[in-house]
Amino acid sequence: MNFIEEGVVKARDRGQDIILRYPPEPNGYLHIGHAKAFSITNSMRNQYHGRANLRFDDTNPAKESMHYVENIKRDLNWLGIKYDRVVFASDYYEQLYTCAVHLIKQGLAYVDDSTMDEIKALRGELGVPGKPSPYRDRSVAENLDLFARMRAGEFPDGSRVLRAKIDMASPNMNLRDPVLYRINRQTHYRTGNQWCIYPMYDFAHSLSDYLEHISNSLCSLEFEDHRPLYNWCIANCQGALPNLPKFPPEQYEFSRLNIEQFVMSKRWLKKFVDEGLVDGWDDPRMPTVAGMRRRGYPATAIMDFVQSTGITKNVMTVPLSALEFYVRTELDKVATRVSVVENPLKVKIVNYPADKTETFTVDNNPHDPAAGTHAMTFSNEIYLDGDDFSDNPPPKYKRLTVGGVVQLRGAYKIKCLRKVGDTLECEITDDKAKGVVQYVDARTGVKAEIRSFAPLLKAGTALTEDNINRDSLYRSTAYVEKWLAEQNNPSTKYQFMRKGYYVLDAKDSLVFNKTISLREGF
RNA sequence: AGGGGUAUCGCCAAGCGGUAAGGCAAAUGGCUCUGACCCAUUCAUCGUAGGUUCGAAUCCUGCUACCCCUGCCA
Repeated sequence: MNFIEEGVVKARDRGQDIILRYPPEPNGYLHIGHAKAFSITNSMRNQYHGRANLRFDDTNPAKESMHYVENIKRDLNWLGIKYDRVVFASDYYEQLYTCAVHLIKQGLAYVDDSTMDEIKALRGELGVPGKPSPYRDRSVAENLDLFARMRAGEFPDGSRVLRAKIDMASPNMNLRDPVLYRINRQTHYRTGNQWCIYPMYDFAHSLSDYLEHISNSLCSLEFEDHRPLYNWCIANCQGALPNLPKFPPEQYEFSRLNIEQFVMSKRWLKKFVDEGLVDGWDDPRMPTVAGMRRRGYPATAIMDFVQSTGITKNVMTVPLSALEFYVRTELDKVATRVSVVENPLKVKIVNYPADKTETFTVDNNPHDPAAGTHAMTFSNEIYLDGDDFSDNPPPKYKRLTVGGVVQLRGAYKIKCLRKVGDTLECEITDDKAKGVVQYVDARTGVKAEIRSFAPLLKAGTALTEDNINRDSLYRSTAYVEKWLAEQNNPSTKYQFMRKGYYVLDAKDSLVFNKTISLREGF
């Protein structure tokens, strides 16, 4: 049992209902890091028969929109993350305002007329205590009046803020009179122009949890320093509103998921999108849930993966191979197999009649007979993939060499007699084959475009056109079975024989997105 | 007067005083009309220095390293 679960058990044993929450801000798409965080909450909800609210933390109208709300819901549903209610921080603006007034009346909050720079200057630095604002000791009456007028729109944006009166000398910067409300005339995607003051995260989040009777508030490590403020807001707003729960919510923090070569910062992902370096939030190179979906990663694979990573406070960076393991395992169960050659190498079968063709039947998925079969054409002219032949084979090479024998998948064994120019001359044989190789009939195979995806750059790398690998979303020509061309089901997963996994791009019926390779360099 | 966290195999991670689980990766071998899958085997004395104890990854002390915090973002 990990510390998160212990917290849930503790709440349960003290008689609380287990109520959790997923708190995305609708300012972008969900990425796999969110999937990990939310899966922890999801599994606690399921395991302890609790409830979970999907709460959009929408307190910064400049960045948020309904478009994001909808896509976050869609991704959550696709992943199978369950929630019982959909709520919005913006539903609580009135109650939050009441709580702020409650703090002012207790002398625990004040209106500050300082500029942003003045506030910053007085806040002090790490290891250096801050100094009180000249406005810190205003009377309750004056604060009440000023705050009401802030709400009424009497003051320009940024001219005043409401601050908590805590401790300007606290070693915890979050406690040096944090801003609770700012004036910001932005049209909110839900409340429109009804408000010109908006609550800050710490104030809104803690009290939203409290209002919703949240038992355990699970979040990531960077909020550890915020916990004292979280608790301060709740403790000082007891009695501010009716029907507040007996037990306050408790915040628990765990470490975030990092994956090698993945940028997991929403700010950067947004930058990629805004600057057109990627197609959009669902670009297959993006570590977003939508991008991975388009890339052909099954939802179950993503969930299995995030659950396989630990729930600890350790800084973690998981290798991409760990994610791929789950994708591969899942796709291996469900993927339809099909033959593809990416770099066609022409083969002539010298002892096969030029005017003859045959049709062979091949399983769509050897692990699943119910997946059916498909037909493959064979004639005296076929293509092999360039990687399946070597003039200079390394030790233990199992594919074709001059003089060697391989099994053509579903068809004959062939022996390579010689290489003439760019063409291999082979004959059908009964000799023992070294390995199995895929092929495509040269006359009926069809060309298709293949896209290869480059992983995103490593976190912390400077953003340039070069290192985002825009051009590595390259296209090459491949020959696939004609059968595949006849399929027009964008939702189907395909496994190209021994070349890796691919998924049909819904945008273009003959563009294939290479997702992962079964083996590096193969 | 800085504070808050974290340190167990290349990467995740169990372990909570009784003699280091498991997964990924890697390697070797077997099987195979996917070099896949599957099967078998191999792979750590626990950041460091001391201390307590019959016995410590687990307790104590001192070091060291790394992460987070100085938005009117969340």
